[in-house]
Amino acid sequence: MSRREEAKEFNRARIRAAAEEIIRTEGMEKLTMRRLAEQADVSLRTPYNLFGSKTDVLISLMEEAEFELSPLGAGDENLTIIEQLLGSLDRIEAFFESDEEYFRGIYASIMASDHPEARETAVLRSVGLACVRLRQAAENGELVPDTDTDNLGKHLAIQLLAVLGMWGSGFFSNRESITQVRQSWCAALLQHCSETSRPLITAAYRAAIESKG
Amino acid sequence: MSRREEAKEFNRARIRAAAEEIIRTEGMEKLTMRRLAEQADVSLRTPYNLFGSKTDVLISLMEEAEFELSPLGAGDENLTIIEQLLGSLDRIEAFFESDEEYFRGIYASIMASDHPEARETAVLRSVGLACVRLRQAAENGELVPDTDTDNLGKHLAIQLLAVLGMWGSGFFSNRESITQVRQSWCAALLQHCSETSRPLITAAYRAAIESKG
DNA sequence: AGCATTTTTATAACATGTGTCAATTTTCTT
DNA sequence: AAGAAAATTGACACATGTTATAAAAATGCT
Repeated sequence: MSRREEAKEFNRARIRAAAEEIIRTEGMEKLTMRRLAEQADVSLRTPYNLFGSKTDVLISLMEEAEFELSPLGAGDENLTIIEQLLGSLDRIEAFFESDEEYFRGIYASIMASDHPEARETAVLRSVGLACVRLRQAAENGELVPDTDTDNLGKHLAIQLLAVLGMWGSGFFSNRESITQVRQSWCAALLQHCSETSRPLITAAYRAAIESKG
Repeated sequence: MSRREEAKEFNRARIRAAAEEIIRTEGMEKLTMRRLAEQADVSLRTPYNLFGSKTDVLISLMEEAEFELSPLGAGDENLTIIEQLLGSLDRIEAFFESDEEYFRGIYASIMASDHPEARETAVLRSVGLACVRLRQAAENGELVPDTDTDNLGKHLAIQLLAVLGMWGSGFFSNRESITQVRQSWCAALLQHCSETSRPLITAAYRAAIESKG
């Protein structure tokens, strides 16, 4: 990395750190570009040069925290794909739980911005991940053979992102959001699962419903 | 209505009409409060006096168009409750379809605004409507007796609003959004329906999936 | 070292939603 | 008709995201 790129990366890091500091100590409302520039000790223009927009700064904060819905992609290999998928919701919940106010503020701000690319890339990425997982599940015999895995994957991903959108707007708690997703995922999967995986999903569905009371 | 109230109502109507005119002819981006005041031939302050905020003007436009998710509440009485519920999605779709660009712009703008009350009242209203309908369905024997209708109603309403939120952000077409909702509604209902209503819902689910191709 | 290129800075500006405040117009009450 | 109350207006102000412009600084290249 050239010295120029190094300096830019250093400044980017400084700006991210400043943004996080402001959000944590003063709250999201206080994160203005002028305040951010001051805290990061750069000029007002620099965040625009290095990120593009305020929304891009926030997206960068999310990425730094390694939140890319990547939990959808990984899991304990001893479990079935469907178990891993349902388990990924726990990981997403834990991620948000680890720092609820912070992430909710950022997420809400990104989603409310008029930069639709942000939402669009999130949708595409998670749809892609979900489709891959479902194809694997189908190959594993966890789904009925004629399942349209692309459709189902898309459906599941959309359920997730749609509910997360509402989570961001503050209407639901972490747990309640994830429970909603779990309920809809189970219901959808139950339409396409093979008999071997049905008991597991049924149990998860029941658990989701009961955890609401 | 006193003359004072009459005048206010007249001005409100004028402002709504001006807003609609601007949105239709110049697009949502051009709808600024200054432009609106000019078009309505009132002062910049008046829309604030009469509506409260820009978001409130937009909400008023939606209400004027009689979009309050009220389709959830009504339906052909010759049909079962579940048929009516599924049919209400057609009406919502038709409503948006009737003037897609116009309503999408307004909806997106309302949802993206930092007036969370807007989203909150929408959620509460539709949750309430859905719960009422499901209670009726349960009484009708369309659902299994031990169904938690409040939970299921809330779930359905959230599915609808969450997907509509994504619709507003432009990612889906009208049809695709409603199809997503239909798919998740059917899947959820199939977990709780009685045997008499099952064939109908199964058919609706199949239709939803196939209409995606 | 010296010149060219890229970045950052400083300062100002712009558009927008929203608020203030006094003056003015309209409506209500009597 | 006259005074009181309410609504509208106009001019201005403020905070914010964003952009423009030119000067200054840092870096790359020879």
